Amino acid sequence: MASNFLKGKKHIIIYGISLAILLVLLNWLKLRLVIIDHAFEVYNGAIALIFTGIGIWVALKLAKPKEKIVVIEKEVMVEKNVGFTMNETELNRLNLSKRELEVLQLMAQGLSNQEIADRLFLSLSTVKTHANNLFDKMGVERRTQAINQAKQLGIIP
Amino acid sequence: MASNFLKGKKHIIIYGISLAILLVLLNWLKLRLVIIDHAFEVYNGAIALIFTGIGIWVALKLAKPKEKIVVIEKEVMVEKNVGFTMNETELNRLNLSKRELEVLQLMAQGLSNQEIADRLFLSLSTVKTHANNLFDKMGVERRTQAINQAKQLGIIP
DNA sequence: TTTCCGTTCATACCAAAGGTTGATTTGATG
DNA sequence: CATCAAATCAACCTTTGGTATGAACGGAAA
Repeated sequence: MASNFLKGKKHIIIYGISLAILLVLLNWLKLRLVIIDHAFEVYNGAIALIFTGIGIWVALKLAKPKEKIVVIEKEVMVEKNVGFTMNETELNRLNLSKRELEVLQLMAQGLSNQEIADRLFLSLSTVKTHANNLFDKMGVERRTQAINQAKQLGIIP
Repeated sequence: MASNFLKGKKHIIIYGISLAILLVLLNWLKLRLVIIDHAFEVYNGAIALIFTGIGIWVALKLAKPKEKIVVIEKEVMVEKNVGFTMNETELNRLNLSKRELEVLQLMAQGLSNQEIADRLFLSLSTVKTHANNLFDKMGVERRTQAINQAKQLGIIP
């Protein structure tokens, strides 16, 4: 029994000490009230009250607090294009090849054909070819138009 | 005292009834154990245990549940360009003139210098001048860079 | 009034972009 | 294997864009 008590938590130890003190107190009460009429009942009532209090105290200390979950919905504004998702439909419609798309994306960032060629390890000629092919597919005549249309179609952020 | 008990809640009444039953039980126990050695201590221990249990029970029943507030964030999509508001701060910083801004906006729509000239009833030379001035002010070298930067700064939809 | 800035335009030159044709290689597809 | 699309590059040419310089005009500020 003693080992069990020692194994418990701090609360259990405190409870044990309190119990000991109370038992002493009760013993004293017993001696004091032994000559009084109905002393036995008064004594039992005191014990009942005190231990009820102890029980309440122990319960409040040890019991997991009941949780009442209050749900508050909070609306958060999110910009639609924060996570840019490519418009696959339009992209497929245009039928751009991998390289053409890459060139288009770099164009939109303001790079010149020569810079795009350097970036993709291509010759200027190749970039021009890709550019012209994608202009044809998009039905435009200038890179600025291609950029403008690509942004509106959601092909580019 | 009795009126106080009646004023309470259902739990209090149940507690009262339990108490009465227990008192009867205890009285019976007292009669049974009165002949046993240390009957008094056993009896008191029983009372202590029982009322501790009652206290715990009462505490658990009556304890106010702690409120746990859970905030659920609900995402609301907002179209990026539904209400385009020009970034006045950046616009002032760049110190673009009226004409330069007009040229920039038409550039962003994919128009050539000649088309811009026709649209604004200007000569090609004038458009070129405005273009170069705004390139200087924006610190760029190509129209595509100007467009890209202007969009990022929120000067253009 | 003078000065400054924006606007307008011209000329000239060079760089970049755009367009065309043709050729080669490579990987996938039937 | 034959074929086709994608990708690569070259050569050539035209158009457009960008830079530099200069000049004229008008309005606003010093």
